[in-house]
Amino acid sequence: MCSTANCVLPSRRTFEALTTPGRLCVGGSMSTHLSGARSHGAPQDTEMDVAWQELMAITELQFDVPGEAHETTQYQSMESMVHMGAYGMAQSQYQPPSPPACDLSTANTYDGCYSIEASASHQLSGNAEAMYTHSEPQLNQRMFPVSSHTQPSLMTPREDLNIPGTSQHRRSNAGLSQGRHMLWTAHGQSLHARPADDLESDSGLSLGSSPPLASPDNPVSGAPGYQSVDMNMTYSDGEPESMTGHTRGVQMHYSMDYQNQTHSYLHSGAHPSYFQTHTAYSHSQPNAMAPWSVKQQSQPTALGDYTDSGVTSRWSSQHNLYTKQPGSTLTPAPLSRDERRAMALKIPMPMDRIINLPVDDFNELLTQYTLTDTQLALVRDIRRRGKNKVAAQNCRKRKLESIFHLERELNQLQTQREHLAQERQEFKRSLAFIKCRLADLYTEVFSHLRDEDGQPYSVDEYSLQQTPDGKIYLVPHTSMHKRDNC
DNA sequence: GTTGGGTGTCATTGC
DNA sequence: TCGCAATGACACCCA
Repeated sequence: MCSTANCVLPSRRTFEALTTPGRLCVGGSMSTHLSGARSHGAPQDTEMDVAWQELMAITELQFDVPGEAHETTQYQSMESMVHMGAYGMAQSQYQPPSPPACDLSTANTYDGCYSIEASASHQLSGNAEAMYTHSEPQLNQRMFPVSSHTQPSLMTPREDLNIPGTSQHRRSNAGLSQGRHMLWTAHGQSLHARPADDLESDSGLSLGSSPPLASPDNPVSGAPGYQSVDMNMTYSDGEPESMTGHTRGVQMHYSMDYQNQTHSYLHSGAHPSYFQTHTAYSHSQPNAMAPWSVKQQSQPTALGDYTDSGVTSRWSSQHNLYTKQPGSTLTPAPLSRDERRAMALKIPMPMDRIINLPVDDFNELLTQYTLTDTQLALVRDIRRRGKNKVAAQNCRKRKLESIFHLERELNQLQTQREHLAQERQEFKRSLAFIKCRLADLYTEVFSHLRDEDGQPYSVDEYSLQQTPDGKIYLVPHTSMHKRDNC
């Protein structure tokens, strides 16, 4: 036992901890440490407006597709969720005692080395990016029945579209597809049947941007041949049924580029001569690349399921250009409203070029034809709508991707939260054990301390404090309180 | 008949 | 000023 007289100091007592249990030397240095509704633009002339709407209301130019059936396949190919295994709390060397019994036998295993390595590997952004395998629903390629057999177009192309000229060449460079070909029989028969209602429900009017178009009753601007569009059919709002029977027997020829196009209806470089039997499977150059086009290349298109590798899921169940009827082969989807408008006004140029050509090429294309104001307005509307259609598709796709990413991030955060909660519980258990262990050590130390009278110090009256220099002091609680109060 | 998803279209905005 | 992409809103169709 330490014999130093000043074992107990009035306010603070320095002692030297003995390395040997039971011997504390007060006053020396301690060698053992305890711690370690929309509004449409400008007002229109009423009469013109009516005429325009009449033309635009070709929605009623409907063809029946009896028994039309659709295959439904939803938006495809979300990437599988990223494994969360990368995240996790690195388990410490310390094994959390169960339960913190604070007995010395268990404490021996503690060995003063308590290290928990909290994982910082919160990999919110997984390695694998969600990749959509669908490709961009591009514009379809479809031909218009501007056949010269039955009714030569009043518009004379100044230059053959197929001539490898500047426009055509630049179009190719622009990556415009000339993929899907909807061909017409040499007899100019109708292309395909159409469901009772139109594909698009909106009127499609662009009253604010387009001059009034001709209507059957009001052939303004010399819109030619509204009632006598080729294909041996007369477009009449009042006779949609007349088309039904007629179109059922129509022989259709298709050449398709299923990969690239979805909604353009005229083949690039369409020309009357092109309305010949043409069934070659076209693998055209990729379409003009949109910002998302990298993914779009492999995206199932609204055209249908066909890819080089075979049948894939459909992009849409509703607006397929090909629909499968029970017990029958694929049936071409109905024409869009713009297609029918273009047919009605005998727009002589392919829709995909109308929509996809660069501005300069588009303007050059327009110069190649003598178009009426009505036709010009329609062409520009077709271009605007076609581009906006693609933009809307991209926009929706991005929205879905955003939702998908947010959901994935939410899942990751929830997983992370669970890990952190588990980690917290382990820390709490460890802390309880450490406290218990400290209490044991405290008791043990105090059991060896004696004052000058040989009496043990009370744990309730004294506490041990260590200074930064490693010295251990026995401090009475009263002085501690005074110091704390100071 | 209702509902939700898909789609086309228009208007608007910003680049 | 023009062209265009992006997007909200709306209407419509369909399962």
